[in-house]
Amino acid sequence: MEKKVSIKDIAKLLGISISTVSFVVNGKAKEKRISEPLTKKVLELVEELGYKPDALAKSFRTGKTNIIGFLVDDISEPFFSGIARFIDEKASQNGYKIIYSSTRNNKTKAQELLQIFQDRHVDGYIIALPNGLEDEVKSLTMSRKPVVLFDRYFPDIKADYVIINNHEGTFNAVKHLKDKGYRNIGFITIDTIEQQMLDRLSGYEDAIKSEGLKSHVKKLTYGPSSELIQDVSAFLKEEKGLDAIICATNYITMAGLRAIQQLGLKIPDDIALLSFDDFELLEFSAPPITAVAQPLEEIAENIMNLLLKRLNSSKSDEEQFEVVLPTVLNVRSSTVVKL
Amino acid sequence: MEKKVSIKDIAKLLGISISTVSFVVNGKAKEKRISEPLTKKVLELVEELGYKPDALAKSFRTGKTNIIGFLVDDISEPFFSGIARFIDEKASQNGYKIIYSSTRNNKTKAQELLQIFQDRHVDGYIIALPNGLEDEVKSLTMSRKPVVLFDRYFPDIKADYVIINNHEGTFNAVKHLKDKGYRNIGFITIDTIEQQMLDRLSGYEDAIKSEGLKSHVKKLTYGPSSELIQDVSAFLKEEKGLDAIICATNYITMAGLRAIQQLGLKIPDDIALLSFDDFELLEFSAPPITAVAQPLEEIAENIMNLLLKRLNSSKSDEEQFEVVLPTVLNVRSSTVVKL
DNA sequence: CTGAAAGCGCTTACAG
DNA sequence: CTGAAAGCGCTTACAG
Repeated sequence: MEKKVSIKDIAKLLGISISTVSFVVNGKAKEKRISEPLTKKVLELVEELGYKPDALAKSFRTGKTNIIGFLVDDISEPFFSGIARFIDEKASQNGYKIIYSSTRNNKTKAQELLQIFQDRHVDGYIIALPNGLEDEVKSLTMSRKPVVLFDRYFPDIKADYVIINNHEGTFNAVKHLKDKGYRNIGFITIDTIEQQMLDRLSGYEDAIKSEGLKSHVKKLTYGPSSELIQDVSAFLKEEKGLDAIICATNYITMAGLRAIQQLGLKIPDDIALLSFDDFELLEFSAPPITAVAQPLEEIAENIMNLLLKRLNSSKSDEEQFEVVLPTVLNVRSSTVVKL
Repeated sequence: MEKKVSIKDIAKLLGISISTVSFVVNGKAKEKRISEPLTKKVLELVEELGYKPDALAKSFRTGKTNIIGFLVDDISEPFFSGIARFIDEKASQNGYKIIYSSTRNNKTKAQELLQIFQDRHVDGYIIALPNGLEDEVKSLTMSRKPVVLFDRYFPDIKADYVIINNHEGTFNAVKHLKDKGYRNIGFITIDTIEQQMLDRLSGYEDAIKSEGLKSHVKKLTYGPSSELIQDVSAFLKEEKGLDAIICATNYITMAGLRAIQQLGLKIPDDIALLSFDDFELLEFSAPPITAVAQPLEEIAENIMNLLLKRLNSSKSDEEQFEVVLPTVLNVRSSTVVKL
């Protein structure tokens, strides 16, 4: 291990000042009107010695860490880890790295984690707003660090958002089922005020209305999966006439699958099943389950593009960006033609 | 936003030197023999003004970033994202943060990523050794930064390891199947020299021998899943007598499920299925699939404990630690009694 | 028991 | 066109 070469070494070897080296290395040779030959000499020596500016010193001096904080409920959830992967790729390409944390539905912990990000001088934040953290995130958006929110929409917080078109997602799901011959389409969601869930519900109801069908909605109370399964079972038994159901989130789909299994029903012969949110299990299920998919890579790309734009613009733009991405309906055998 | 208070502010307000403040803040008051009353005064003012040492300045000065680099094939794989979650929790508790990257099976990229970690002065590394990166990681272990490897074992690299007992995992799987009445147990693996796969194979073969059964091994060539499915199909057709198969990795299990489905076989009546590596899908499959599970939290915990031990011991211990954790067999209906 | 000072490796206004 | 110097906020040997 040779010792790390510093800007001083370069300057000394060439008999010039460190300012000059710094300018050249940072590509400001032209701007600072350093002569061509000197610039070249510096660059050659830099190359030869493999000099790299020390990231720590630079961060300390400039206050920029090139680190972005990524805060979600649980990094091990497929949706979030998928986003994490793409975000890292895009960030790495642009010289940034991601530090992440999972709030695990714990408000105090979430506050601490946000504080840690601040203490570490992250340059920006990517957050799927955790429950109860509205105030903290709101005040964060007031600070000078860019914040991009995704997944959850919260009208009170003015910030950059990347979300999907939930309304359209369920709307199209209903239309798909209608096209395939289903007439009694149920919708199972969770009793909540989260905006994305409300949008999914209204997408369902608008489609039901415009297709001239009858609405069958079940709002579950969030709880352990055994209870969810029971509640779905009860709903299916009550509403005998249903020939299709749409489950509004991945865990409701899980409960739905279990309930259908327990009741001894066949998909899609007895009942069709459609999931909001797509994940590997659905593709390998027997039969494979039709799902409304969120475009992970596009979401990640849009998040990073927004963030990079903010990071690179000195003046804090007042304009607020909201990117709404379309969902994709992955049609599989759980919703084949019913005739 | 008030301006950040620095160590200077504290010192000036109290009319003392910054050295004294620094010592007190870093808990060296006793050691440096600062008087009780002064120590108390300092701590009170620190509390009152909410002074926190600037992490950046500290890192710059000490060379310690309290950041750990986490390098895996793909952070969005359930196994790795699960580890990522637990590692972050443990790390955060100890004042460390994780930056991660996915190598995505790309050697050049992996080298770059390792370089980025170095440039950013991470304090330590957690790595699931990517293919072809043996030399780089080897030389990394020679450096003074602690490195903990996990998941993959590579005998040539002397480092701290946290791995699971693969041999025992398949050994017990075979015994379980024998107990349940299966006699013609096949093993489907991949043709590779990766140590963990070899261990799984030898675990199978040792158990087959000790149980007095006949060995049926298929080594697939790694390729797109459609090919894997075909090859598994072919194997099942060839070996008509099989009443159970063990799939050596999660993606082979996927291929196995598909192949069994395509051949119109019933689990477990026609054939029992057992997966090495457990994941959500298996639990929700119809029927649920028995699996050898890797204890995620324990793995993460052991990784962090090893790393923290290294980080806190000044002298670089020559001793090398290898933690081998037992697997857990999650018995489900895919391997019920055959009578 | 406490303080004055060097220095970590950079960037950047200022001077010439 | 180039250099001397301040300073970012800390830690830590050294001095008294």
